[in-house]
Amino acid sequence: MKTRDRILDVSLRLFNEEGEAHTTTIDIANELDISPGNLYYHFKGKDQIIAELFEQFQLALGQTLKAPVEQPLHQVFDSVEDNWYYLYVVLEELYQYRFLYHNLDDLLRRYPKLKRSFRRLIDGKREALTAIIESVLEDASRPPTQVQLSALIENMTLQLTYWLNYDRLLHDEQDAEMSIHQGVLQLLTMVAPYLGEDQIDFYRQCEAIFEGMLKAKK
Amino acid sequence: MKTRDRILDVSLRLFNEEGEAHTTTIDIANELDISPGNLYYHFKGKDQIIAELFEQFQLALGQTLKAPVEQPLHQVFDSVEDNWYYLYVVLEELYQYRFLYHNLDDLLRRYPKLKRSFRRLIDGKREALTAIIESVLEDASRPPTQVQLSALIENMTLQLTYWLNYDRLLHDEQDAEMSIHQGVLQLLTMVAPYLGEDQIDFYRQCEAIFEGMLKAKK
DNA sequence: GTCTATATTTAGATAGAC
DNA sequence: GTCTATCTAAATATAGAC
Repeated sequence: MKTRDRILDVSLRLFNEEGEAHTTTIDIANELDISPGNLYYHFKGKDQIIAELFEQFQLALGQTLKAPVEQPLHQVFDSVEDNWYYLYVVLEELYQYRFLYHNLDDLLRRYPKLKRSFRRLIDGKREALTAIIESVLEDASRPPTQVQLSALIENMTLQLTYWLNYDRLLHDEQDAEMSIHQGVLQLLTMVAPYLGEDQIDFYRQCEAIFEGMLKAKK
Repeated sequence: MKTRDRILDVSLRLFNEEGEAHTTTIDIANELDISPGNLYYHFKGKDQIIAELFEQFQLALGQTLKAPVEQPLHQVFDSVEDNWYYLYVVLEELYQYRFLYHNLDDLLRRYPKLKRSFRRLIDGKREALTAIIESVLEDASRPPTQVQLSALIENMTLQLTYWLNYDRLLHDEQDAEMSIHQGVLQLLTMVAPYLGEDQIDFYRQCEAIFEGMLKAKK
C-alpha cells in the first residue's frame, strides 16, 4: 500500500476517533511512523487530505442514494427487509466519514465550497427517502396528506443526517452496528402509523430484524 | 452595564454569528473597544466565558423544560396553540445559544464536564415532550403502541436538538423566527397521524398558526 | 521518497505601568 | 479597571540533506 493512501486511511481513522480539529499533521505522521516532511511531500497540507476524504465520501454516498430512485419500484425495494438493509448501508457510509458531521460549522467555515456538496447530498437523501416511502405507502390504508408526506420526508432526512451525532451525544463509545440498527428502527417507526392494518405486521417484522441483529452479535 | 456583562453579551453574539472556534479573545476585545489585557482581568480566559454562557443556557432551558412536567395536565397545555407556543419558546432558547451545538464534538472534547449537562438537558426534553404528547394523545382515536410512543418521543427529542443545525445547513442566513416556526410545525407533524378523526382539524390549526406567523412578519 | 531541522503564524495568556 | 507590551505554546508549513 502506497504511503499516500496510507496517509488517507490513517487520517480518516484519527479524524473519526480523535476529532479532526484535535488531530494535527504531526499526529498523523507519528501514527504512520513517517516524518511530517514526508507527509507534506504527499499532501500540500491537512486541507488537501480533508478535501480528498470528502471526495471519497461524496462519491460513495452519492452513488448509494441514487439506487432507490433509479431502481424500478417493487423490484428491489419491496419488502421491509430490503428497506431495512438499504437504510443500514446508508447509515454505515455516514458512519465511516462521521468526522465530517462532528464539527460541521467549523468545517464549512474553513471550506465554504463543501456547503454546496453537503446540500446536494441532503437532496439525494430526500429523493431516496421519497422513493422508498412512496413504494412502502403505495397500498397504505391511511395514506398521509400531501403536507404530511413532505413533512414526514423532511423529518426523516433530518433524522438520517443527525442520528449518528445524536446517538453519540447520548452514549459515546456505543457499538457502531447497534447504533446504526437503532437508527434504522427509528426511521421506519416514522412511517409505521400510516400503515394501518398492516401496522402490527410491519412492527413485528422490524422488531424481528432488530432482535435478529442483536442475536447475531453474540 | 458592567464590562464583565458586556463581555458575556458580545461573546455570545460573536460565537453565534462567527463561530466559537473562529472567535478569539482579541476579536471579543476589539468588538468591545477594550484591550485583551482588560478582558483577561475579568475572565481567566475563553474557557471561563464559555463556561458561564453555558451555565446561563442550562439554567434557562432547564427551567423551561420543567414546565410541562410540573403543570397539572390540561390546565395550561390543552390546546394546539399552547403547545405551539411552548415549543416555540424552547427552540428560541436553543437558538439564543446555538453556538454550543455548532461544533459540539470539539466543544465536548475541550470541556468534557459539559457532557453530563448536555445529557441532562436531553433527558429534560424527553420528559417535556412525553408530558405534552400524553396530554395531546389522551383521547386519540388511534393511539400509538408503547414501542411506537417511545420511538416517537425519541425522534422528537432528536428533532428538537438538531432542527436548528439542519435548517442552518440547508439555508444559512435564514430568518430565525421563520426557522423556529417551521421547526415547531415539523415537530407537531410527527404527532398528527395518531390523531385520527381530529387530524384534519389539527392540521388546519397548525397551518393557521403558521400562516398567521407569516403574515405577522410582513 | 524520506528525513531532520527550522521557520512562520496565530491564538492564548501574563506583567507591570497608569 | 484598563492599557501597552510581551511571552508562550502549538500547529502549519518549508528548506535542504540523504
